[in-house]
Order: sequence, then C-alpha cells, then structure tokens
Amino acid sequence: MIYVTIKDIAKKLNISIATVSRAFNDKSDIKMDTKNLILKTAKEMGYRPNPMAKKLMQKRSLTIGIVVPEFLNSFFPEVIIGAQEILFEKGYQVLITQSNENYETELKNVKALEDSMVDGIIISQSSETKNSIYYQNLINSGYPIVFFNRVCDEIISSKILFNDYKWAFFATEHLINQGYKNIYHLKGKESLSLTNDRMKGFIDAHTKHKLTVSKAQIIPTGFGIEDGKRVANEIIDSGKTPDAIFASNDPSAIGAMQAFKKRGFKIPEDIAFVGFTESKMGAIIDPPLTSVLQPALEIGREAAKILIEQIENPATFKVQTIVLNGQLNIRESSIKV
Amino acid sequence: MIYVTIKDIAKKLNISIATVSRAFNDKSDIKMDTKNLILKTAKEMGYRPNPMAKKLMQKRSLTIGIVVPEFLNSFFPEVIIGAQEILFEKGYQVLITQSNENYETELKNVKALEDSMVDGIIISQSSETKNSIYYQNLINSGYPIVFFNRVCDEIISSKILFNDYKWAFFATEHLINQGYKNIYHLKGKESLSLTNDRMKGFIDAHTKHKLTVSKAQIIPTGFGIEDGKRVANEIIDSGKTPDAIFASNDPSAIGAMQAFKKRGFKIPEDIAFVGFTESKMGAIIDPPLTSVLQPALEIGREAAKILIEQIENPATFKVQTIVLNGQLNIRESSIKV
DNA sequence: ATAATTAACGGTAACGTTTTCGTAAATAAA
DNA sequence: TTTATTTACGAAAACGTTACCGTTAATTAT
Repeated sequence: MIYVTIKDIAKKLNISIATVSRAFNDKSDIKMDTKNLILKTAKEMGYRPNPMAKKLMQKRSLTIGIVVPEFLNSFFPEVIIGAQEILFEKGYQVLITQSNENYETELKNVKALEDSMVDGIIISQSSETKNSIYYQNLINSGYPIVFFNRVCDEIISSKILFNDYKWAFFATEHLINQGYKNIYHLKGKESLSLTNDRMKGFIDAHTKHKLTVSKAQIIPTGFGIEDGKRVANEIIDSGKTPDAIFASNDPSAIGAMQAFKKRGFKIPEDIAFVGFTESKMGAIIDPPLTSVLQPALEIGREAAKILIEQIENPATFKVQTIVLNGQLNIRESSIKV
Repeated sequence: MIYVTIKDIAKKLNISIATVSRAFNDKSDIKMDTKNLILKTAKEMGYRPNPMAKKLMQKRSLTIGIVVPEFLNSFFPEVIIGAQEILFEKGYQVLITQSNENYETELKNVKALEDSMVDGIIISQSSETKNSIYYQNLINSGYPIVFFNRVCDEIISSKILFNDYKWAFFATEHLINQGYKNIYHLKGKESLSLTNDRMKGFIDAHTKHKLTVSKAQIIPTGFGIEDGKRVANEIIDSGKTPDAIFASNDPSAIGAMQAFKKRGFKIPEDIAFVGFTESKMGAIIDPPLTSVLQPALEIGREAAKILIEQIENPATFKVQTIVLNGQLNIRESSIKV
C-alpha cells in the first residue's frame, strides 16, 4: 500500500508542507482559495492523514480505554455503546478490555492501556478487586479516570453511579407492599460498594415498614447464575424457605428461580423474586422477572462526557460524581396473587 | 505527565540512542552487558516506549479492527473475546465497532478503521448489507480482511464459516426424527448467505426423508425477538399452525415461542421449536430451547490467526476458508412427548 | 508618504522511535 | 605480522505530522 502524504501534496502544488497542514487544521493564517485548492487536490490524490504522526506530535493518543468485568450480559455492552457514541463524535478511539471478573487481569488491562498511552480510562471494577492503591496513584499522578457502577468507596475520582441504595430500597418496598413478609436477600460480592448499598436498601426498607431483618435473611451469594442456583438449593435444603427473594442482580435471581422451579415451587405463588439491573434474560424467563432497570446507555454517555471534560480541561477540572436514576420494572415474578 | 524517552536513557548512560533502541528490540549487535545495563536503568527511570513513535517508524499501527452487527446478544462478544485472546498475545490492539445491523454504519466503521490505519479487519456483515464492491476493492488493494459468519458469497477473501447448511439439516432432521411432519422455517434476512444455507438444509432434510416442502412452510422473518413474535401471531391467525418450527436464530425462535405460549399453545406438545446459534436466553426460557451451538470463541480465534498470518506474510499468504464444527443442543422444546 | 499592523505563507525544528550506514576496536585468519 | 572478518557502537536520516519563528507583501493607521 502506498500512502499520500502532505509532502506529496505540497510538491504537487508547489507550496510548503506547513501550508498544507494549515489547510487541514482550519488555522486562521491561510487564504480561503489556497485552502480549498489544497483540500480539493488532497481529495483527488486520495490523501488520508496519518494518525500516528499526528498523535506523536500532539502527544495525545486520542484513544481512551474501557475496562469492564465482562461483556456477555448486555449491561456492559450497552454502557460501552453509550460511551462510544460520545467518544467517536469527539474523535476518540476506544480500546475495550474485559477483566473477566479477575483483579489481576483488570490490572493487566489497565497497564496495557497505559502502555498504549490512552488519554483516559473508563472502568468498572471486577468483583474481585480488593486493592485500590494502584488506581489512587494513577489518579494522583493526573491520569484521567472515570469509574462507573462498580467502584470502591476509598478511591477519590470521578464516578458515574447508580443509586443502588435507593433502588434496592424501592425494590424491597415493592415486595413488602405486595404483602411479602419473609424476604431473603442474595448479596453480591463484598468488595464492591454497590453490594453494601443494595443490602442497606434492603434492610432500611424493612425498618421503614417496622419489620426486622435477621442475619439469616442476608445470604452472601455472588453474581452468577450458578451462584443463585447453589444458594437456592441450600435454602431449600435448610427447610426454611422465605416467601420472597430480592437478589443483587438478575443472573443470581434467575439461577435461584430455576432452582426453585425445579424443586417444584411455583412463582410467585410460593416464592416471589426481584432482580437488579434489568436483563434480557429476566424479561424472557417464565414468569418474567421484576427488576431494577439501570440506564446503561446513559451511564456510558455520562462517563464519556466527564472523561473528555477532564482530558480537555485538566487545569480547571474538578472531580465529580453523578448519580443516575433508574426504574423498577414490575413483572409477574413479584406480584402477589 | 512527564515521559522518559530513550534520549534520556542515552544521556544518562552516555551512549547513543541507537544502542538504547537496540537493547529493547533484541537486536544481535549489542553486548549483553550494555543491554542489561540499559534495561536496568530504563526500568529504574520508569521508561515506557512510546507506541506512536514506534508505529510511525514501522508504518504499522499494530491495531486491528473488528466490525460486528451488534453485541447485545452474547454470540459476537464471545467471538471478540476469542479474537482478542490471540491478538493481544501477538501484541495487537483491537478496535471494536458495531454496525447496529445497518449497512451505512458498517461502511462508516470500516472507513474509520482505515483512517486509523488498522493493519487488518475482522468483520461480520450487517443483515442489511447489499453491496460488496467496497470490500472487494479493499481486498484487491491488498488490505487484509477476514470475514466470519455473516459473509457475502461474491466476496473473495478469507472466511471463517460455520456449516450452516449441515447444521440446519441436522436440526431439521432432529425434528423429523422426533416425528414432527409439518415443520415451518422462520427464515432470516435475504442478503446473507447463511440465510439460504440454513433454508437449504431445512429443505434437503425434508427431501432426504421423502417429505415435500411447500412455499408456505418457509416464512421470511428476520433475526429479532419481535420478528419472531410478529410472524408467530400471523401463523396463529392464519389458522394453519405447524407442529414444529425451525427458526434461523434463537431470538426469532424465542419471540415465536413467547407468542405461541401467550396464545395458549403448549410447547412441545402443541408445537416444537428449534433455534440456531445457542444463546443464554434459549437455555433459560421455559421450556429450554433446542439450538445449534456455534463455536464462537473458536471462530474469533481462527479469524485472528488467519488475519495475523496474512499481515505478517503478505507475499506468501493465500486466501483460505475455514469451516468450523458445531453441536446440536437438544432440549425440551423439541422433544416429542 | 511613512510607519505600523496584519495576512499568508515558507523554512525548519520538533515528537520518539527505528533503520541505515559507517567506523573503531577486537578478534580471527593468513 | 599483516590482512580479513566480526563485534559493538555512534551519527544521522528517516517516519508524517504540527508548532514555532521568520519574512514578504498587502493593508491600515498616522
């Protein structure tokens, strides 16, 4: 492949490369006529600016990195689509990496992104993340990072959050309002703040309605379908089954539903379910699963916007946290018959 | 942020930048001692090679682009994971774009990837793609491209394929073997060769078992859940319902299942279902959906391998087509009771 | 008319690498 | 010993841009 460069254009038009460069960067000190002529001949010659040369000069990669725990469920892909929408518009490229819910992989990804000299990073941490020192150092050294959804409280940085507490509260309250009294909570991975937020919402909804929550009602579970199945079977085996379950996400809720169905329980007659972070699977399972819808696209867009803001105004930029609103999609799995 | 360059290292050690460069590219003409010294001090100084400078010099972006129609279902994300696995290992970065099943967006993405000077492209075409001239030109000009899964027959290029004909044949035969005689096929988008392949498999399985297929049995549907629902309702309204349906993919099968269930049909007693391209949703719906499992990870890996082969041996490389094997996951939705 | 300003462009040095070529010293061959 | 061949390095030219500093010509102000 043979590439046309600004030198070729300059030679052909008998002008300097500086002027050619000016034509493409709408600089002021160039005559309209010459500019048009340059653009026209450039097009004719099939010129395409070399992004690497540009990036080298400007000391910016015009690339941003995204790190997500997984992208097999549709939530993170949606966030990515939202972010790309904004970033492409602003001329940024996007490098997507996934940590596979593994802390070491996550860190490896971040370092690879650093090596690629990305101008900034958007990240949702893996559920295994324990240590935040590396991130804090990075942030302190001025690296633009926006966290979303899965964050550590200790880290001081921009964050796009969902009000997990509030929506867990609403979700639980919905079950209580439906008349369910003995509700279990399938809790997520400890290291994430959203886990505690959702649990706290669960507890406080009980408190508001003058119900007490015993320790046995809150069961550490995890985020996978298999986690839900396992815990559900444990619950059934224990002989003390609740009349409703509020899971910390859809997959664990679905896994639990499947286990209960298999063991002969009717949903929602024998036991009701509410999930979290609306998923396609939840809408399709029988009966359809009540769940909290998170504005995934919006989360991605906001993260991208804030990141760009920080990248382009490093001096004046102030760390900010944005909390987005959701919606409780009530379906058959939690409606008292 | 202040970056350490090879100049800084050279200055500190009182040697030339050429030697420093040699140390990092395991060239032969450098003494072991100096190499080790350079690597050691480089590490101490926190040196990180500037990828843009490297890319500019080598005239390679060390980046490859992936274009997929969507990534909300898990098939394409899995392919991407497989491809990334191989590509990262070889030092390539990956730019992921999605066409949203739109031909214009697809072409826009490809052009954007060209502008980014990606060293090659892995692509699965949108279902709207009609024209292949642009791709053929690109390929003829020597641009390394590997197509997978959704390809146009006319395009001459490397392809990673699934034997859609064969597995559609098997899937249909499975229904026939179960005793279903009046089977409908929900056909995908016309422009894709896999659509015809799957339809042909459907027809030939009938022929083998001395069954005739009338035109009415093959219904142009599309790939979405809504498409499946719509067509299912049309079928029910027509009053002539088949005893089994073979859909061209899982979402359309699931949509149809939901519609039939809603209208009071029992599955598989009243009507059986088989999908295509194994999905999480299919495994979770009630009853679980029989479907053809495509080796998504493997598809991604093979595509990456072939692309790298072409990039790194442009002279000797010969276009190749690889056909991968699948598996029919038989579940309740298609088992005759 | 002269001075001051602006408009429009050219020359050249960056940016941080790799690559090519040249050369002194060290080694091997004669 | 002399000559040929390595070995190990340095100098400088690329790669294709943008950025900076001039300079000339045209315009405006005095």
